Amino acid sequence: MIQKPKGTYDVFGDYGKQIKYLENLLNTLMDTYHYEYVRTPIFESSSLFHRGVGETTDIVSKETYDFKDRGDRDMTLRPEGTAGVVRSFIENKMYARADMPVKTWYYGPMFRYERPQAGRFREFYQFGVEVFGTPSPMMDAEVISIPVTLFRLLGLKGIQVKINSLGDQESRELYRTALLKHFQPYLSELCSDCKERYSKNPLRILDCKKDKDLQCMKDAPKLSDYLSESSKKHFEQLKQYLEALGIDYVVDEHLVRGLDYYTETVFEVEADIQGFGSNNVLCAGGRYNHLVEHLDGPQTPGVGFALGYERILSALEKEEITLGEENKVDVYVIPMSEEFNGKTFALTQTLRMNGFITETDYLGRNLKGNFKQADRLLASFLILVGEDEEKEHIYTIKNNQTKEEYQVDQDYIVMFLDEKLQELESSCDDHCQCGHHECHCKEGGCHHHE
RNA sequence: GCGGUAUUGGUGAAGUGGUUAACACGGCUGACUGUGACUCAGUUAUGCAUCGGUUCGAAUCCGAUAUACCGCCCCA
Repeated sequence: MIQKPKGTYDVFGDYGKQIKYLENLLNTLMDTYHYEYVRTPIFESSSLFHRGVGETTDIVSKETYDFKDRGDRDMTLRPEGTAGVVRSFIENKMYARADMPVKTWYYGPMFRYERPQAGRFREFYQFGVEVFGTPSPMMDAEVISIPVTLFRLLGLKGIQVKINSLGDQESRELYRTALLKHFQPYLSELCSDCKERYSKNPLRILDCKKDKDLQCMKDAPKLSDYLSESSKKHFEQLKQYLEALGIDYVVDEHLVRGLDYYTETVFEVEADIQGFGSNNVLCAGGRYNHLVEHLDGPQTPGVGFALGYERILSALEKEEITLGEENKVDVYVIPMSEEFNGKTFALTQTLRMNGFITETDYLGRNLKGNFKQADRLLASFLILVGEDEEKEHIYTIKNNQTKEEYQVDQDYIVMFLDEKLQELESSCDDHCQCGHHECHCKEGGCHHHE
């Protein structure tokens, strides 16, 4: 049997429903924030990522899916969303638009050649936003508020926002030099990973779990001491805007991100979930004020974030939150025997044309089997088609919950069902008391657990 | 990229070298040729991830491969 490639997964069944629900929610959420949907290619010239994400980052140096196309061009399956969106911003001259800032959002598959683990795949889906054209910390706060709002809508609890400032390019460079100088004499004490980090990404040394108790770690220079006045001001204003939005946050001095392009604000949104390990970072992002010019566009500030579907969905699973509605069928049409298949099929079509979610028997099941199937599909009503119906044009409609039966003339079936289904729905609304905005009440109660 | 654990029908699984791979759930059919969710009776894998080896004999032991999961690195 041919298996799926390592680190990929198929979407179907309940998972498909959840994805569909999540994407619908993202669509409405981004509409209300008034963001513009963009879609960029799944593969790009390799050089875009090498320059955009950074040559020394792990993502580019050892995790990209690279290939040569038939024209001998170097291509890479996108490992993240920002580089492509920035390229598109420049190539389509969005910087010349009058309606600045340009606020964009995207979702789609990303690819990284990694060792798969739970909630971590080689092909994975990200949702993200990128905003161009304003250096205002107000926009940083808006961008941070998006995942926070999303998680609240989804019902995720225990969310924590972590923020930090890397400062502008200059202060970041100064700090980097200071760090290198500080750790130089202690290099032999550091763990092997940190020795690696020393040459590749010294900021990450501070984040090391193994070496965190070493004296030289405690004495290390602080990033905040190297921030310029304007960076400090930016960061302070960001905090004020977050407070204005009622978003709780903590400042984490050790929060640096792995991608080279970040300046000023960086942030992560974490969920406090047992046994989730490093996967509890559900969302991460920050400001990139030089990426556009770095990719040959005009100097344009930007800020954005990305979050992974898989982590969100597995976080929801751990919290026992079920997304999406049951695939409830309104009407299940049953032929009493095979000779009525035509009539049954025609009635099915008529009902579908009138907007009812309608199913019927395709397997020639017996009556008992059809009743069972109707239950599996959560059918609200059953219609039986047999000799009497054909002769008298009066159909038997059965409420599948109360088992009540009605004899309805064929001309009134649509009207009858409309009325009955409306009754069902309104009686359901009365019972739902969870107060959740997105909640759809179904039999068996509310889908959003308290 | 490094280290570790696992892989038996549609599902949950028992089974650690010896005749037809247990049990349960689910599916289908019939008893019940116009009304089901109870009951009963049938039926449901040419098969123990794949390939190779050891053996008279392998789901069981060994090796390789594949995939999943766990820890690290990194990241969403």
